[in-house]
Amino acid sequence: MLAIGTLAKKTGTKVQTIRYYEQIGLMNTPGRTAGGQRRYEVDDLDRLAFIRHSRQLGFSLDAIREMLELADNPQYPCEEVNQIAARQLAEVENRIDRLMSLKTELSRMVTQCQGGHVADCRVLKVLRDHSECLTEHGQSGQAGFNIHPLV
Amino acid sequence: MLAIGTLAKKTGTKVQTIRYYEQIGLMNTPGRTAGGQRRYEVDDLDRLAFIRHSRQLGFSLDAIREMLELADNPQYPCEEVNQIAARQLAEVENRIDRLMSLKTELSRMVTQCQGGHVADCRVLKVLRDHSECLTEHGQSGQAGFNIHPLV
DNA sequence: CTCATATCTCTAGTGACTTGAGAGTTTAGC
DNA sequence: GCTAAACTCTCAAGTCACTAGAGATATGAG
Repeated sequence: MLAIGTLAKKTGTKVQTIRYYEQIGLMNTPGRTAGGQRRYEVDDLDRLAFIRHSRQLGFSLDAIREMLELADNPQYPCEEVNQIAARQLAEVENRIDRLMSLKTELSRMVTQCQGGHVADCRVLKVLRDHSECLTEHGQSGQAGFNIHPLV
Repeated sequence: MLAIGTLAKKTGTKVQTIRYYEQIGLMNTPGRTAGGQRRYEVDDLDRLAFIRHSRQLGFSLDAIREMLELADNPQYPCEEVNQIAARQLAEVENRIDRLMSLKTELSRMVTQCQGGHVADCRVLKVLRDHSECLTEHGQSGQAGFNIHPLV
């Protein structure tokens, strides 16, 4: 008997996102009030918590869908779920490595720029000229690694 | 006198991406051959290299646009560029922290799941039940941090 | 001149949502 | 019971940074 907003609050999800999950078949279609509003069971809360938590861990919706399917059929071997998690772990480690390199480089850039004009700004120099770069970005444009906007 | 494919190869960019950058006004509109093909100068190569390198460091296209504008006016103070980079650095650090938490949890999940069926798989339990989670994800759903798909 | 390769434009698709408009529903207080 | 605020509904479109594909045209080496 939970309204969508309650579900949203309890899981830190936006209402629209929950409807989106329903739309793409990740969440089951809930019951409705006479007036047409969604009303959820505690099971739905669990499922959404699972989804959100998995998302926070970096799983894609496809991976989550896969895991939910496995979870819905408890006779499946644990092995498969574990493989998904292991694959995920490797990716996380990879991503951490890359970010550490970026951090090194950005720190260096930021600390070296003390006042002055853009004309002789270290940040721009480093960005303009790859050779000033300490870290390697050899495999640029490779599949599987998306560049994510931060600023 | 560089064709778009050459530019693409030299910077590790896809041809379509270069045209996209032109379309959104990040790259200048290049000259054309009689037959209508784009021909670039070395300046364009530099600019593209700057863009790609910045992207690899995680700057958004908007931030890059901002920096390019500053760079085009060398009398501006360096301070602004530096602030962009500093902001970027903070984000990278934040992201690393989060990923480290994920790594901890995933490692724990993976090592604790040894065979058996999904019914008693730790991975699913941990993902379903936030309380089993060692790390904190209190500020879930917050703006400014996108969850990125890995699997 | 031929022909493989490169390039052209244009449209649509990706993932994981987010935003907004405009209308209807529920609920708390009186 | 009534009203007003808060919540919810559907549907469409927008976001970011590309990526993919179709079908037509251009270029350059031999």
